[in-house]
Amino acid sequence: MVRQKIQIKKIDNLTARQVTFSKRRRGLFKKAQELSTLCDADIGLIVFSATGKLFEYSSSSMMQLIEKHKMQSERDNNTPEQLQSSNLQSEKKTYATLSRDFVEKNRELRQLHGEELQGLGLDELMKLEKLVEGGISRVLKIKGDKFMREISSLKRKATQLQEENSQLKQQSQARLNEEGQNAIEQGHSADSITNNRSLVNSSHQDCNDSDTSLKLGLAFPY
Amino acid sequence: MVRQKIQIKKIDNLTARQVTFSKRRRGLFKKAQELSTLCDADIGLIVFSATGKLFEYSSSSMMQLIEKHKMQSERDNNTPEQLQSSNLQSEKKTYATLSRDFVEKNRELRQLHGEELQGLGLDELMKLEKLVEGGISRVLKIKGDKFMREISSLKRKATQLQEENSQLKQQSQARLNEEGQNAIEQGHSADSITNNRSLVNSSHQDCNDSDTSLKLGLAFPY
DNA sequence: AGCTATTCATAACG
DNA sequence: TCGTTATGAATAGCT
Repeated sequence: MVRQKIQIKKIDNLTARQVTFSKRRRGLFKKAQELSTLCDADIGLIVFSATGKLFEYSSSSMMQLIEKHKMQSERDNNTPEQLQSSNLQSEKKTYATLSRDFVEKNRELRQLHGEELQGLGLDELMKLEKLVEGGISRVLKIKGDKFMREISSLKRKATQLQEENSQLKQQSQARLNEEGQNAIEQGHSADSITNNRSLVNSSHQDCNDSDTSLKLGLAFPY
Repeated sequence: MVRQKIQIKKIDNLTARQVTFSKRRRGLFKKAQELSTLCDADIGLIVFSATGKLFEYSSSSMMQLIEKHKMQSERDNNTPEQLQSSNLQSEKKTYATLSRDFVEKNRELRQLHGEELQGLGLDELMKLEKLVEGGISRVLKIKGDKFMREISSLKRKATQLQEENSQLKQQSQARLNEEGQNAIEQGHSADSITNNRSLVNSSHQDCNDSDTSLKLGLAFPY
């Protein structure tokens, strides 16, 4: 039983890894629950095993927590850029910057890779590999998040537009019907008020929608 | 310093609670990271303090993880379909597929990286490195392409919808104006006419603003 | 799954 | 918040 201080790196032996996964996972969940109880924190924990199996814990509701998290991070992400300047160029610049960062980071990475390896020892090689790996994962993470955000945003936009579209169509239809009625009944002002109101509302909403969709449409040059 | 076994219940003393929160949170994050490394698990941890401050950790990308989690739980409990057009549903599916592919490929990559390097010679190491490098760039390329295609497609859709919307809006507008004139000519209640016109005008103004200056300030809710 | 010898985390305090 | 230390908790290695 000569227990040793283990290194934090992937456990090679499959069974040992599974056992450790099971034990530590339980420990982790317990600690998460304790923290939530002791300090009145709202905690969500999602664990996918290497085989893809899902384990999760949350002190309240995972869905609510995720929504809360999404709002938080969107606020964090949007606010600084939004305040910085409120025109299209800034958005363009954001994505241009992203692209440039990418290229730059990739180049750095390549350079890192390109160093002469011949003179290095195994240890040094492995250190280098760790370094490179870290760099890559950082870049990938940032890139993935950005893409995801972009896509989420676009999807939201599309949904909004879609909804609004059908609303407008409905109104159009309603208006047509009403007109037919008016022709017969000679119209009442109350009717027209109601209709105008709803149209005003929807067109106002449309302005918001068009803003974002236009902006997003230009975010990336085709 | 007579440390006692503490009870797992909310700590009364505020400062003690804050201190404990800080310490245990760090511990929890550390353990989460260790588990992810040791057992090649994909882990996401979200912690909201009692005061609403957000702390998070994720072994890859929180966003991807949440997407993965969403898919997983959707598979478990039959999803009650939300109101979405068939158009958007197909997009959703594409998106889900994309996400899954992405996660999977990342895992493959990690596994490739995780091979034991200790026993290899310099030459073999370099070959491996080349291999990994090639694998990464392939994955990156495919991933990037997919994302770009996805985004382009969504943008096209948004533009289309946008145009359709504008047309519908114009029609409504024209229709409204027409009706207003009719109302005047037919000598109906002056109040309702005035009201209608001002409402229409202001909303029209809004739309013009947004069209010309893009009114980016409203793109995101404050 | 259990069982310890160890390492690790952390409560209490400065 | 940070550091220290005594102590309780978690867990690596075995069975």
